[in-house]
Amino acid sequence: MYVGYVLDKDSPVYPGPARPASLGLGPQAYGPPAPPPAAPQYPDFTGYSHVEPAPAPPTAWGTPFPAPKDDWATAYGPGPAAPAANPASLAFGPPPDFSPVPAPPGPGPGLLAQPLGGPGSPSSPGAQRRTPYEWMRRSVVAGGGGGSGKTRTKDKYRVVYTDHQRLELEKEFHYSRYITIRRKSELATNLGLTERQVKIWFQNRRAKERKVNKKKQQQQQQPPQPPVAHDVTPTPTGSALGGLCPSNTSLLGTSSPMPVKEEFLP
DNA sequence: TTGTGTTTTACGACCTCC
DNA sequence: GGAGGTCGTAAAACACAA
Repeated sequence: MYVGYVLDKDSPVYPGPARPASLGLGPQAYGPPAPPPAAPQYPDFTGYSHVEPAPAPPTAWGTPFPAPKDDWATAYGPGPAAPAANPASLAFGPPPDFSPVPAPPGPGPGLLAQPLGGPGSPSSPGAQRRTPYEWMRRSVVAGGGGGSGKTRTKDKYRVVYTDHQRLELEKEFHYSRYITIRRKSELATNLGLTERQVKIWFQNRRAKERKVNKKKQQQQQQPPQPPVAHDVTPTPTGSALGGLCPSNTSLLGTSSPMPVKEEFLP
């Protein structure tokens, strides 16, 4: 546990695939260079469409990031520099291997309407939504907000991250469930978030994954065998690694180079 | 339009490690 | 003691049915 310490030493918890260069952050930060994967690096992200406001400039994500929260500004300094300030060095934007299709002009069978298992096969059992990637369809925030991303009231209760911010975070999460301090800093800078936000996003993301896996596990246990002790998965409180990533035992034992989130599996 | 359920940010409490 | 982990929860944002 406390992988952060381990990860910080550049020893990924999830050995195997090297970080895809497509993350757009350059290989220099990831230790040993990685051979380019032959397969799509994010097969389960094929449905993602980076929907941007049509006239968005190619820099950043079309809109400025929300200003750092006030409390963050006080607690964490002035906040990250605006990504647009140095777009070249940030090199963010749809990664080369990530080929978004232009957003359809109107509602209709969007790109995301193509679930992983093919049309009409939701990847998540409980998913009522039209697409498992429903969040990708959301407009970045009304009000043209174009982008402040800040939604709301009470002075700022929470912001809605942009699609691209989410995408990059998801990609990073795909690479590793636990982000290193260095990567957190890079990601925060590149995405215009605070490190705290990145950290919390990962925490929430892991929680989400645990929740999904728990649900799946319950569903699997239901039909055939009632309470037979078939503990295929390590108990969350069991071994350290099991506790760390109870849902990704495959990561530890599979030959698959790229951990694929189970929730996205067909 | 409204009610309801789900997802997404964000935080606090508590724990462990260095 | 600080940082970061999980767990639980609050509340906004959102989707969808009635």
